[in-house]
Amino acid sequence: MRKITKHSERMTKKQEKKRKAIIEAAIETFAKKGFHRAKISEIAKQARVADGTVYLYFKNKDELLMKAFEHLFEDKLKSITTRVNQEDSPAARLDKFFDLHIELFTENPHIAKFMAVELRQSPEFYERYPDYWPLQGYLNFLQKLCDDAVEAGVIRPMKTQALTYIIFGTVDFFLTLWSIHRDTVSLEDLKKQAIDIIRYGTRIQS
Amino acid sequence: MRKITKHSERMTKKQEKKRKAIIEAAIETFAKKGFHRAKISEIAKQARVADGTVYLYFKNKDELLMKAFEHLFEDKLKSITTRVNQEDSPAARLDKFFDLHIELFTENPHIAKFMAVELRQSPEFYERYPDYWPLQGYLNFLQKLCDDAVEAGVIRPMKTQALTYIIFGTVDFFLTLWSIHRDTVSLEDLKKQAIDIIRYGTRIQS
DNA sequence: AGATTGACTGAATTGTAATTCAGCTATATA
DNA sequence: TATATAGCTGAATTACAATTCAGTCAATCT
Repeated sequence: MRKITKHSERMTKKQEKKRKAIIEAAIETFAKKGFHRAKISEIAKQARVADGTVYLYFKNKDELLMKAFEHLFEDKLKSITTRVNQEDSPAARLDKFFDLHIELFTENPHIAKFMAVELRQSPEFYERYPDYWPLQGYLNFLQKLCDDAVEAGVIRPMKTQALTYIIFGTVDFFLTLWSIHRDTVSLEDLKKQAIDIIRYGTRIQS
Repeated sequence: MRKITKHSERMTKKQEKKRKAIIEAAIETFAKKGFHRAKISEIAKQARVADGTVYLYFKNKDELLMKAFEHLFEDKLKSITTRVNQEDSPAARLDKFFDLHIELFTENPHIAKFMAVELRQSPEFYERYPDYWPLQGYLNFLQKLCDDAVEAGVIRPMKTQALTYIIFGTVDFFLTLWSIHRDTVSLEDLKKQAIDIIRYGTRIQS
């Protein structure tokens, strides 16, 4: 397969833009159709490139999916971590995390769908790409927030891994339901309840 | 398409058995490969029937997936509800629910994988089959448990919908991680922590 | 301007697997 | 036992879509 940028080794602005267009078209299309029903031709069309061009930028469809996740986490979710870190107390950071995480998905429904659906690939997929688990960094960040909160005495001592999974799992399930049954679920409402329960469940004084 | 049991309108024992064999082969194969990579021919082989036979029992692959979920919920998860209802206090019923739900998946890893991965179909899939949401009955049951617990004064008054989603979402995320990274997650451990946090978070006295 | 080279195009190729269906088999019926 | 029927089979058909690649285009160099 021919590669782009054989000489320069660095992509031009134009190419970066094209690559990004393909990835963003991919996220939208995967979100709408699901990985397997999404056609490369459809992604290419949406990105305004030829089918073949996709293969100049990505080895195959699998890689496109993985790079799309990578892009998401670098581009969008990293900004969450930045903004969370601006809060000055551990408790405020945890709250902020909830807010921003849900805000991101509320404002970009197709990203929510993409995450909810495409994170779950078959066990075989994960076997084929053992290093592929795009959530790890994000979960680590969340767990760090929890650890800090314990350290600071804001929440009672506990194994924070479970708490991390409760928080992420809860939000993930909300978003899954919401992306399937948009109308019958009020995210804002649920969020309040969930924060409340988790806050009660983790605070020092019983 | 020809239909079976044109006259009798009721399946024979033999046919019921064959239908069940196909569904169970489907669950295992979907769990291992994921819906789209699972081949009908593979399912047929595992069920010891011819490829064409699958189509005498199910309209197409989509329907096979949906009926497989239906079967799961009727056959397995119904037994959970029965056993949960044997407990005599609302609090005990909630605890029992956790236990049995996780036990089911620990003892049948392929069911866990199937649930974790195949529940998430693309939005388009859910649009095509608007009545398909196999979890509903199960979520209703769980919410009923929560409502009873509130009613009985075991947990503090709250909108139980959020609690339901927290519980289910948490367990679902545990199982997802566990089915992907079997080794690095101890379900038993996580379960204890999660129950603890949720119990703290919902109890009357603060 | 002409030549060279890297990038792009999209029709053709290729591979895969869902679905069909013409015939076969087992069972029931007369 | 012969005949009819329901159910089953699996090779052939069909549909689909990932990937390739021969040809075109556009930018850069001489």
